[in-house]
Amino acid sequence: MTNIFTLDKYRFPVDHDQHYHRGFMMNEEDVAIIREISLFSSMSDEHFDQLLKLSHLKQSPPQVQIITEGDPADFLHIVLEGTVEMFSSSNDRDTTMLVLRAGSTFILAAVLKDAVYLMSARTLDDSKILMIPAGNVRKVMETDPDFARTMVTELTKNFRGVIRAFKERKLRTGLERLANYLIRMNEQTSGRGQIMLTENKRTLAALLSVTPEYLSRAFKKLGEYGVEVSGKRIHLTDLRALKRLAKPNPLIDKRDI
Amino acid sequence: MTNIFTLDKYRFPVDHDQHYHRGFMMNEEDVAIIREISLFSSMSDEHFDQLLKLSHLKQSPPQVQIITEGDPADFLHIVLEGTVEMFSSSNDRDTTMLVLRAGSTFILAAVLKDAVYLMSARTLDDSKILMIPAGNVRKVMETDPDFARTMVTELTKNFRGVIRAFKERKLRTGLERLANYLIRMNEQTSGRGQIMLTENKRTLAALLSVTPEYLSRAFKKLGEYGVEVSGKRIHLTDLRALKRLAKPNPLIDKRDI
DNA sequence: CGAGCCATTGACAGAGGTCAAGGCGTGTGG
DNA sequence: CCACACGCCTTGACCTCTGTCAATGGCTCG
Repeated sequence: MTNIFTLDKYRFPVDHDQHYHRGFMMNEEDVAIIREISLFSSMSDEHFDQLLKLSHLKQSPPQVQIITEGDPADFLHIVLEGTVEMFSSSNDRDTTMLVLRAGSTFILAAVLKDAVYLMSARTLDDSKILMIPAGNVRKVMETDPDFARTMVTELTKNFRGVIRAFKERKLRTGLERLANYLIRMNEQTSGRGQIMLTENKRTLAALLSVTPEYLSRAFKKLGEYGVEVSGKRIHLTDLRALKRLAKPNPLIDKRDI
Repeated sequence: MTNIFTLDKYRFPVDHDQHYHRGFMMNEEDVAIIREISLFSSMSDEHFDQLLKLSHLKQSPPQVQIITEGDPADFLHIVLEGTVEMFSSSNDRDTTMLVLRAGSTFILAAVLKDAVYLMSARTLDDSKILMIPAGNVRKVMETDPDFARTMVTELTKNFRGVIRAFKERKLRTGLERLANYLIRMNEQTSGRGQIMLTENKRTLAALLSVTPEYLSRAFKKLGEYGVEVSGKRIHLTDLRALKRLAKPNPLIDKRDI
């Protein structure tokens, strides 16, 4: 199938702060990849076209701030690669709200409401982010009920994700959050107790919403529950004991119900 | 204007647990009031009719549990009168997530996703709650784009409400949350520092997500910032000092941006 | 080999919960 | 009209979770 998209439609007009990120025109390969994302895969070429007009890709190294709370929501953001931390500040405190991976959209609610961002975002890894002008999203939603449904589904998913994060923060201690994280990792890799951490411990600490120091102590404490740590390699030698501590709960841990 | 609705359409078929609440048929007056809620005021009679079919009103005294997390989302709930606390439990802890007043919908996300509730709800005051079968909501959304938009707006609003609550919990201490609450109350009543608490302190504690004991101590501590308490009557004698402590932040405190 | 980042460890402090006891007000029954 | 009970709020003592600050150890990379 030939690619029907001419590249100049997807050029970003201005790259506001070149010091901190690089805005890219998309090449054919990028566009093809984006076309396949489930959010867009079922829409017509015409609407896809309309949506991506003046969209752009942002490629950022770690620790680059992408959006700032309080700014108007110009773009819908979609993480294509890497890791993005949603955080929030007030009264010179700073707290991680969520950590997002490839496939996640963020600040959809602000885009739909045409309001300001309530959270800031920064990269934690090298990341590639697709930015779609907020107006395009709203316009295509008006004319394409199917896309509107997709967006609502996405918003709903994000909503429930936030609820889950909120619950986990309020109902579990940092130690328990770590224990549950390890249990989830173990199930995903279906390994029999052998885990390789996919992120460095700083990122993991943010993900669990604790300080690196606290995380370090938590790992040590989990030694009492059969968790052996050496660098990024973790060995769970007593899953039963760990679960007794963690008390996993599908209403918090299962991401898709 | 004559009321076009015949009452028997709005009868609830089964009242599952009569011990804890009373399910009511709606009378003409109820229906008329509901018709005026902004969520429904602009829709056609036909769709309104379709929506409310088999809906019912639930009238509950304080401390009655209305929904339980993990149950399938059968009904969209709308608070018509009173106060509802959304809470969540795990591992025999129990935490307040949100407190809702008249006009709020809840568990819209679960209804749209046709999934289970992620939070439980209980009344804090005598409350009147409208329950609309989840299927009706989804059906009318399919055929009435305007209503669909209204629901999306509502979901968006709720989403941002949760983000705000989450932020407030993570970025402010209990003392600061109380201080900001008093400042907000003062602005709403536009009184010059004279506030009358609208809820008892137990409810207020839940709303601020602290224990009653903590709240009591927090009030005492606010004495240092010019807050004088006698029962439900509060006097703010040094708003400047209170604000210096509270550091109000529109991205947390303003409910409608 | 040194610079620097990351992780660990120790000492400490503060926020906020728990438990138990006591005070205050209000409504009901004698 | 008084007394008592019950619910709510307050107060004190205490403890745990978690953050902060500072020092150190280890690893990587130029």
